[in-house]
Amino acid sequence: MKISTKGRYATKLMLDLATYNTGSPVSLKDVAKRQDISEKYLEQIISSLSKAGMVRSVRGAQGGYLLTKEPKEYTVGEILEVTEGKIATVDCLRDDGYSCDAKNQCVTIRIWEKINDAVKDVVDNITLQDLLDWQAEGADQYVI
Amino acid sequence: MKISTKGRYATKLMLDLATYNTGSPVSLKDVAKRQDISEKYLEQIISSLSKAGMVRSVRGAQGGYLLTKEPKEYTVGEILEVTEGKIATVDCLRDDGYSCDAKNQCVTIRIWEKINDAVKDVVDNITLQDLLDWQAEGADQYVI
DNA sequence: CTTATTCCTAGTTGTCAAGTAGGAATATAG
DNA sequence: CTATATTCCTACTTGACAACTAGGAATAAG
Repeated sequence: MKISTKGRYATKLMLDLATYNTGSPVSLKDVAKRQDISEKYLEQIISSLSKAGMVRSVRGAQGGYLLTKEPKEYTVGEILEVTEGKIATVDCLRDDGYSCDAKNQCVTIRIWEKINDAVKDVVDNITLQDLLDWQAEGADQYVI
Repeated sequence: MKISTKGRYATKLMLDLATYNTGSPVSLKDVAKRQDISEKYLEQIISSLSKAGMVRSVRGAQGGYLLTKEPKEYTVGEILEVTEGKIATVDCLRDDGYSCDAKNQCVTIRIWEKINDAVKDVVDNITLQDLLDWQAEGADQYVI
């Protein structure tokens, strides 16, 4: 089980916007350079975030993107959900139509439910502000 | 993020072996029928489990597979690790050589670490015996 | 000897992640 | 008003990998 680059890049992207959250728009070019991610790919990723209303765009020269809320109001869970879709470890947990016909006889599903809950509990309780704080604390203590 | 069929089938397979753990070998044919999984695919899956010493095989007619330990001694975590490989949500967490060069400046990695820990905490604390117990309790209470 | 099984290796097929590519629309600066 | 910087949109590409399928060799039971 993996979290794709899309979700991870989206998180880095949002953190970058939060870090450079001065009031004037931040261009993807800059984000791309700082985070070392293809600008074209970032365009696609931010498109989802923009459609979800999580960022606001300013077109044209000197344009870019801005957060629409305070960093503390974004959870990592939201960001991942918008970019990766529902975080379900297995299909039978999806609530979008598909469902396993043996759901009621299947004991193993309880494992996947527990995993899901545990993951959700983590990502729904980390905000962009937390990431900013961690950054401020200095990453030095996490060097290996 | 997903858990592949391999890991899920392996879990079902092991649970089936635990359920029919009478002392005489259980054939994949029977497991395949009961769990509605391709027998050929099960062969591949159990091969990993067998190489890891988690099951013992008996060849020839009336052959099959047997657990080598008590159900309570198998964790779901082990089963998944053997069949899916290390459960790392992102590559930079793998401890097998590959590592992200920006590990020390990367704040987001702490998110993936926390997710990983949470998942591990779940799967390492569910044993086959737990699954047997859940089965015994009756799945009825989980019907939707 | 026949049949039931595990064991082993090699395909196959489709899907999806992870981008790349190209250009249209829009705004700013000079 | 023109050149430039940016977002916006859609389509394409490429490689990897999940999820099997296929075929047959080895082994044991009856």
